[in-house]
Amino acid sequence: MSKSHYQSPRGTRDILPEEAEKWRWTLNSFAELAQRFGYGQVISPMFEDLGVFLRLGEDTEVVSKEMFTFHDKDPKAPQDLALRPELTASICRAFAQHRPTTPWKVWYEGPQFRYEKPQAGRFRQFVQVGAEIIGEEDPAADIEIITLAWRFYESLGLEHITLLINSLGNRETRGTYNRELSAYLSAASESLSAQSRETLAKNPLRVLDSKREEDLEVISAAPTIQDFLSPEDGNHFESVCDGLTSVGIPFVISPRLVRGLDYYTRTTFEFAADKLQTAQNAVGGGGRYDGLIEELGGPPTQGIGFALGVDRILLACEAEGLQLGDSKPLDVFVVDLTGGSQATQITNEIRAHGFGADRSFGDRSIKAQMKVADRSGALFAIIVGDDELEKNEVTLRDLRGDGSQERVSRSNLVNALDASLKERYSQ
RNA sequence: GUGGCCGUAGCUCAGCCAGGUAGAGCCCCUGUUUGUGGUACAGGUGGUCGCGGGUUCAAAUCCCGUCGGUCACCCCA
Repeated sequence: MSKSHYQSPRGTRDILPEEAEKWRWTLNSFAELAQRFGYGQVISPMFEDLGVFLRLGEDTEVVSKEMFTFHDKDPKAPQDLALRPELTASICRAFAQHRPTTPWKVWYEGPQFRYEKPQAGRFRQFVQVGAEIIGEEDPAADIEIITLAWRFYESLGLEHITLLINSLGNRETRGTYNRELSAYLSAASESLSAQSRETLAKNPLRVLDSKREEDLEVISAAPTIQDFLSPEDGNHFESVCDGLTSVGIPFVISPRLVRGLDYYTRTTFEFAADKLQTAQNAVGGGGRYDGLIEELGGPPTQGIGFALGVDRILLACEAEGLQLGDSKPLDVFVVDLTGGSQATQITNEIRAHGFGADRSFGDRSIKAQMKVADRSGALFAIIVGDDELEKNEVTLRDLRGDGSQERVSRSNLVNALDASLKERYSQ
């Protein structure tokens, strides 16, 4: 432990092959699903002008405390840079920059970075997949976005996800509600925790997120934003709820769901993994945003989207006992007792025919090589010793069944291997 | 940023309270089996006990500091 001088930076980790297999499968699943829903991929930079993210709201913690920022090497550069802490802002920046026709339906995947203290389900580099519909006000867009996220969880086999949904109204209702809530909480501040009193001064909405025991009573009696919605916003929300019901997606209306990013308006939602026994059990979230694109230099444009945390989703899958991935075992492992050049040629030949093949390196005993062959998970071993070489043959041995083996002529190797594999997979 | 718990072999951990030659299981390597893995048995490799300082004849063990990990608050995916 002391010998390995370096380790991955705090809050980051190496995903090793066994785990990476699950990642690859999961990310592919999302990509295929999103494409089937008619979304196209956007690959945006991992860092942006700092200003892009400042538009998210200077008093959100993600912006004020958790960004990795750095200077451009060019002293004349007008802006500092920041690793992206989320992707909606980048997508909106891209929209404002390229002005594609609307509705613009896009999906993305990739790492994001937040300077936080790590804990279960929280990392400094974490991966999200997400989707956005930009330039569409129709509640059907809200419904489709939520459906896409829901079908993704389903496709992984997750069964214990709760969809929480709320409407934050427009900017005006949000402002009105904010004042009302603030007044209510101030009046009751005697019974609030010290931390909540601090939060109250900065952002009353977020007091509703408190998990502290002493706050629960005050919070549960607080006015809810539902009572302040304009008729239009109320109708929009109702349409979204009705639509979700019509496509069979269960949800829980959660009047106190406010979420951390300030840009949300109207529909907001969150997905909680019920089997995740950690503090961080939100595996996804999203909502509508007004004004964000305008802030970034685009025309006034509506948008709705979500981001799902892949790190946490995989934790949730583990908590539900799901086996992810569909990797096939290696077809064959070549054991060469004649020095290694036969293994080089044979693997080259059968790989060229599309089979999966591996071999060992170094001049090792048959016993050692067979051991490696077994560990590789390969279905068959091809053994070449002096005897085979002399007769221009190889030995083809079944590693997963009864260990039977046969002599095969070198020229017929590919056919024999093909036949043996077909037989094995037909069982 | 605040707090709890934990740092001993590649991995999982015992030993620490009552200081006295650094251990187990798994993994890996070798042999039993001179051309055969997966089972069994036998043997072997591998550790400045996170790091620095202090106490002591003697520190993995006691004390102080520090770094790292982990979990929780906060916040969020």
